[in-house]
Amino acid sequence: MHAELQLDNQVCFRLYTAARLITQAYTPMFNELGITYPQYLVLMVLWEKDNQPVNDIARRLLLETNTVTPLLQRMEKLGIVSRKKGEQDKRQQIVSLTQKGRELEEAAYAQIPSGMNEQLSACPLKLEDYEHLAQELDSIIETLKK
Amino acid sequence: MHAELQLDNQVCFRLYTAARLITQAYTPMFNELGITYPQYLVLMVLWEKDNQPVNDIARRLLLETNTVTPLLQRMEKLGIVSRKKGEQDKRQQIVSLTQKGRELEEAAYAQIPSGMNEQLSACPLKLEDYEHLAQELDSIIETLKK
DNA sequence: CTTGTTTATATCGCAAACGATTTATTGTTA
DNA sequence: TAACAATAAATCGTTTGCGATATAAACAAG
Repeated sequence: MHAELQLDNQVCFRLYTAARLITQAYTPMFNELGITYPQYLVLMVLWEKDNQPVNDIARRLLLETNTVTPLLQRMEKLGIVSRKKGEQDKRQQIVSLTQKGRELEEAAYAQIPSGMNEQLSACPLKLEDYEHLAQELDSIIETLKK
Repeated sequence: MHAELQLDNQVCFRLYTAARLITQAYTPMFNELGITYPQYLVLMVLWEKDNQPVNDIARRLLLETNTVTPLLQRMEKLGIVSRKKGEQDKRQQIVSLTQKGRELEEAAYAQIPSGMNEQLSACPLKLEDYEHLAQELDSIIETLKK
């Protein structure tokens, strides 16, 4: 019986579980908007700066293009983004928000942050704990990303 | 431009990313053992206590049986667990380690914890930071699990 | 006892993730 | 400029994760 191999001693398992439960907590809110959590992440990238090639979006989210491309294809089918071939570099696909995609920003602003706060209202963590958590996660992310 | 909707302000995105990068860091080690991270989680549950029904394993991992059942079917095909119908309760499937599944414990003990330490050796977090992180994640998990 | 309800798994379909490979375009260099 | 290397996306196959549903066994009432 190796203590290192026990679930309760694993930060990694907690990370894996917390991430899943957060996504689950988001899900009903995203259902109302007709999107998913990863689609929301793409939208946040585009709300910050519109008309980006697939690669830039993928890099921002630390995802591979083979994850992002199908994601964008589904989002295009939903009518929230459009894609057109790059003019300077014809290998690129430039992804842009549609009117519907832009409108989702206000709807998300009205629902998502407050909804998540509500879900976590029973959580004893304080603002400074979340900031601390964010810093620790950033250390791990910075270390592991290539 | 709503600050709440910016990626950099999202603890949730960090959680999602850190969990993914941790899994990626594990992957080459698990490849050598011929398993995956979720399969490793199941093994940890069984190493702790063998011969458990699907439900107990799922509850321990905070997963649904519709995730765990196919996982176990793949693990059975790999020859690391076996399943047999419960004797008292014939609805249950009792999951047991095979010889091969038991042997994986030593191999995992020799490779996984040290391998993960190595991957994270460049990470500035100290032992107490990881403990703190674990506590914060537990708060979130406790709040969000049903 | 039998009818209805809960419980334990399993099945199905879809969206992610991601390794591996492919295709088209651009860049480089001999 | 012709051949080769690097880059941007896309495609393919597999494993997860999960909502919804199905199936079988156990349980509870009437």
